[in-house]
Amino acid sequence: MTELMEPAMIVRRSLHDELIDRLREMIVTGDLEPGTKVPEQNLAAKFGVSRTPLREALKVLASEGLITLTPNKGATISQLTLEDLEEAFPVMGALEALSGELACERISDAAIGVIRQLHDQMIRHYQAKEMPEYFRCNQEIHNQILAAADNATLTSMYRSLSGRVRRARYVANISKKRWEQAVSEHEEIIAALVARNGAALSEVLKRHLVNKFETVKETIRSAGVGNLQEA
Amino acid sequence: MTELMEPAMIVRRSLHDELIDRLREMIVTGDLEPGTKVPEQNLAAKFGVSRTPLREALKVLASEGLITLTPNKGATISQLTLEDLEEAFPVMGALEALSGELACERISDAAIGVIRQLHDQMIRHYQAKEMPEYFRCNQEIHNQILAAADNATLTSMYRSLSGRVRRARYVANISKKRWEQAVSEHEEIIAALVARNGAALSEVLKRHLVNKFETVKETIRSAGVGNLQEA
DNA sequence: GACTTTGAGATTGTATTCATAATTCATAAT
DNA sequence: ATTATGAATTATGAATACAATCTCAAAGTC
Repeated sequence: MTELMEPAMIVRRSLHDELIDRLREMIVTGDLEPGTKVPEQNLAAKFGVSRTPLREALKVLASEGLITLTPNKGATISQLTLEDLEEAFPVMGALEALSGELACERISDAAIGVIRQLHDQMIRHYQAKEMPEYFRCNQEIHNQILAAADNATLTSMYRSLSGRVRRARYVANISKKRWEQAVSEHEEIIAALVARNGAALSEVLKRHLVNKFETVKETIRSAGVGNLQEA
Repeated sequence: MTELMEPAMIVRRSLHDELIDRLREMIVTGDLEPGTKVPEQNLAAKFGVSRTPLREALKVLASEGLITLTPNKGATISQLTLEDLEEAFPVMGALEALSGELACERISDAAIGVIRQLHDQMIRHYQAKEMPEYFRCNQEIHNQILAAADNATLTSMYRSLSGRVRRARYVANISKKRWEQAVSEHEEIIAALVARNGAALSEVLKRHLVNKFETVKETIRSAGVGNLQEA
């Protein structure tokens, strides 16, 4: 009897699910700018769907804080105020610290190896002054640590915050000095991870984030990033 | 010229908002038991609304993790597994620790006074062995600390987790010994708060939660609480 | 008798329609 | 000229209608 080739499962996501992801992506990447109104008909037409699934998606995004829903007046992309950032960062810090502790308890040698490779690669990008690639590695390292913590609740909460905050785009101009500091912090991160020293990793991750936040605030103050609205 | 009395703003909540709150309450309090299916028509009829706003509410609750939506198969009240609990508690711990630190930085003398009163009241309920009243005060103290931390992001994340976890009902039988321990921890909490010692408060809150969690797990193991499903 | 198959009924997913509130813009009044 | 008013338009909120999918039992097959 000939073996049937396993046909690729047809995955048909529901429209509202698809819409949630697409809209979230558009908001986080800045395709949809904060403050802009989101007329339902308009958007529904753009996506080629009816208003019903779109509205369902908007409700979810509103509960995530990415969209602001005003009764009878519709949806707008949430403004990210400086206060929002100042609120979000300590929470992110706490979560990241936790992820460090949990990761040290659970991470496998193989996973550490992967992170080390990413780290080395990141360092090379640093030396070559390749910012975007550097940031990609950077992001991926933090993702790997989060993954090693192996806690879905933690991951989803961190992701949610991270998504909200990422809308503040500050990456363009990072000072040379700050970059050095960040790299040095990353050396500490690797060291703590290899030593499986949860307390140390937790501490340095938190410090890393605080410094990052300082940079963001500085950038915002000087550049007056459009995405941000002074509170 | 006579001063016009400020007329109360007319607030008309949308149905989906109302439904979100009502359903969340029903789930958290256990009115809707985990695992039960939630046929849309049925539920919509019960609330006297159409399926449209109900579906919007279900999507939001699903994103909060209280409901599980399976494509084309509908909604069920999420099961809370032991693993879910084990995941949620460290995250709650981290958030609670943060709330302690922030609270110590910001709390006013007046707010400390309120908490102290609640604490004293709680102790009286403890001595009178009035469990429900004790728990109410207990809950309120933690709420007040959270409020003092004055961080909306933190509050909403904590509330979300707390809501999920609260579905594990374990309060019925708490051991005398554990109750003593909890009260003693609460004495420490008050002391740290009065001293505005963030590190100490943070530490004791975390420990408090760990112990609470141990009790929950113990209860579950012995009683096999219906709400919980062994993973 | 056990296992598919199939189709009616029920349920969910999406579109459309209707109702109601908000906005706009022209007009009138000060 | 500026503000206030109100009808027309537009957008949102909710209900209904239709389409796609699933469930489950009855019939059929081996």
